[in-house]
Amino acid sequence: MPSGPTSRPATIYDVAALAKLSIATVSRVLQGTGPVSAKARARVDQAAHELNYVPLRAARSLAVQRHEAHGLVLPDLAGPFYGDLLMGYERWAGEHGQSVILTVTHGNPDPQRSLRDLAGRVDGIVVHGNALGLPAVQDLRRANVPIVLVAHPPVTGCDSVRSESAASAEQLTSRLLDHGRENLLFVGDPASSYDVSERYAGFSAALRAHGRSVPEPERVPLTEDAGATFAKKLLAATAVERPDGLVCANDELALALLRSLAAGGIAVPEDIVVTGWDDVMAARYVSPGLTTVRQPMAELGRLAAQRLHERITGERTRARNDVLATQLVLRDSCGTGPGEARTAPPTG
Amino acid sequence: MPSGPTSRPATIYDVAALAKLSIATVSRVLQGTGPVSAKARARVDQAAHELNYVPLRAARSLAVQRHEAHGLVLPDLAGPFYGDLLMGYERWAGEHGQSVILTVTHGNPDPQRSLRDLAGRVDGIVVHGNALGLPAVQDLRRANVPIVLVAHPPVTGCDSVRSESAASAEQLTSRLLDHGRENLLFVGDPASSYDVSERYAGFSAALRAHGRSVPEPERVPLTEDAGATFAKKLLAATAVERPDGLVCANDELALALLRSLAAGGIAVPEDIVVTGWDDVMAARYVSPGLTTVRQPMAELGRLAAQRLHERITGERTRARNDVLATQLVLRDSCGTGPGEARTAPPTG
DNA sequence: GTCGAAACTGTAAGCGCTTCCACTTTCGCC
DNA sequence: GGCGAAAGTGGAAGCGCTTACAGTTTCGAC
Repeated sequence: MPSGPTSRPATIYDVAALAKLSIATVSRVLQGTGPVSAKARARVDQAAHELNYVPLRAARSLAVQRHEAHGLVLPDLAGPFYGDLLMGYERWAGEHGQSVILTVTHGNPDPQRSLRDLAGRVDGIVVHGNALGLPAVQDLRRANVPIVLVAHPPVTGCDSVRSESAASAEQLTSRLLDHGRENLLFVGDPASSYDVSERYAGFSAALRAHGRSVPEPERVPLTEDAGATFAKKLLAATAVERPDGLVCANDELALALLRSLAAGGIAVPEDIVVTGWDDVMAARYVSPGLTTVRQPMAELGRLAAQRLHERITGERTRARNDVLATQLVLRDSCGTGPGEARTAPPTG
Repeated sequence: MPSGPTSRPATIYDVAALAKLSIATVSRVLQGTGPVSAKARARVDQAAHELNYVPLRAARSLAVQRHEAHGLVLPDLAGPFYGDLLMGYERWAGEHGQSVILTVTHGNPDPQRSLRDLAGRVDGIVVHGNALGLPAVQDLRRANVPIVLVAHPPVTGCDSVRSESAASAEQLTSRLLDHGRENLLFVGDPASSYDVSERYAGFSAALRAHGRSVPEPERVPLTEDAGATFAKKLLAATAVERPDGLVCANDELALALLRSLAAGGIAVPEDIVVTGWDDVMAARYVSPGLTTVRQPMAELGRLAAQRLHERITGERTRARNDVLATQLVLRDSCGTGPGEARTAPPTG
């Protein structure tokens, strides 16, 4: 008779009793370890099914000293990037029998506490650079928690995975300069994340390589609102003061600018060229199409999971810093005609 | 002296020894339960910090018979919806001290196994309708696992949360009919999810209410590719055969159609009106703007988390079926002028 | 049949934490 | 100063599982 709704859930003892075997044998059957007779196997399976037995993972974790779970700390889940990252991560984890426990820091009332709790539940943690400060990361390292950093500046002795930013930004900027743009501006606050600072670095490098002076970045948040606000400012300026090209830190910013400028009577790409970053879906539906840079987010997640697992199992002890190639997606908003180009992956 | 890199992580015994107190007192300090002297508290805090002590969650879970974790089963993470849902969920969970363990079924090599493993790690599970078949859900219920269904047809005795679909679809369709459209078509396979079937039901209801016959839905997947393919088919047909309005099951489909039709020389909304569902970012950047229906995804996640928690704690035993209101977002693609309207929330 | 090895099964000792209970100390008040 | 209550502390059991070890069968070969 199946356990009624009020009875406590079945334990391995209940299964053993019903199968008239010891809990040791039940465990061996369920885990597929050790030698078991076919008869015993059948009886256990039958009993387990009959009792709707669900092994309590905490007990196993305690006994085997392993959680078989990864922690993933993200700043946010807005936009498609983190979703894709998570997707790639979860996929890898699922294929390798690891659970994924997610923690989002943005808006979290007590990230410290959440993090410690997380650390006690998993075998290792992947941290996105925008999610946690360095102190929190060092704290974890001190507690000997295996860690992999994503989109985070390199930390000595710590694994990291990120996508290439500076070279792509430089290539993109050079292209604009080569096509006659004279007065470029970087839109987005480099302080908002490591990736953005790298993009600004690439932007700067291109300008310097062309013998230009490097303007200060327009330090605004990476949001549509900020883009619209900044567009107003541009529209209020005279044509002479206005830049003739905007390299934006992400697509939200670029899309909002694109639209607001057009609404204000400024032609894109004729008067001003605009580029973004991330290649969100809207980038290919807006017109003119938004030139942007695509990051392999799912692959980033996948790789992070793999690196963490290597670290947890101890099959690798030397730290690795992987850098994945991005892809420049040329569309009409940059005025240099459509086409595509791959950036060379730096030697990791 | 802090534990070296090779030593096993500190346990509560190590902390107790260092603080010269019993593990009972250490536990009380750490959990903030029971009376403890200020002196003891200080010594424990000091020792814990010195040893970088991270409590092993599995041991606590075993002792208190609670995981303080929720399982979340999603079909996928593509598109912004699931990300938003997850966001809302995680937020609520974080605020209430619950961890979130994520499982994605699409592409999972062994969903059954993943699900059972998940069930052993959490206090309850939220399942998205597209993620799991009814048998799997019933399996969990039999094992007495608290469950909340999201975007799933009602199951007796089971909590559920979804957003309203039929009424919005009916309202949207009526509007098109009222503005003179004669030959509407529903694009997207109702079998692909409960929500889509509800949208088709609303579409059908509107047609019947206007005394029209209800055409079979165009049973295609809810993807951009499918939209583009179907557009080709429409372009190949004569103007007479062609519908003059397309109610699409989601925005991807609608956007791809919008663009492909325009490229093929068919004017939207003049020749054909097009509507989507979800209000993705691209819907407001494409031109003409895409008329669509917005679902409160974050709120859906939040509410699901809350309902599950109520179930877990036992503060509610009667099943609830919540239905959240959606919002019709009128843009130019439907040819009836911009504006907005809220659908009335059905009585839950 | 007998014997040794191999196959199978059971006993029991933990894993690290919480918490009941009993015990000691402190304290307010008569 | 003595007394009862309250505050603080520690001992030890137990949460449900894995697994080392020992014990029991089974079985093939002599």
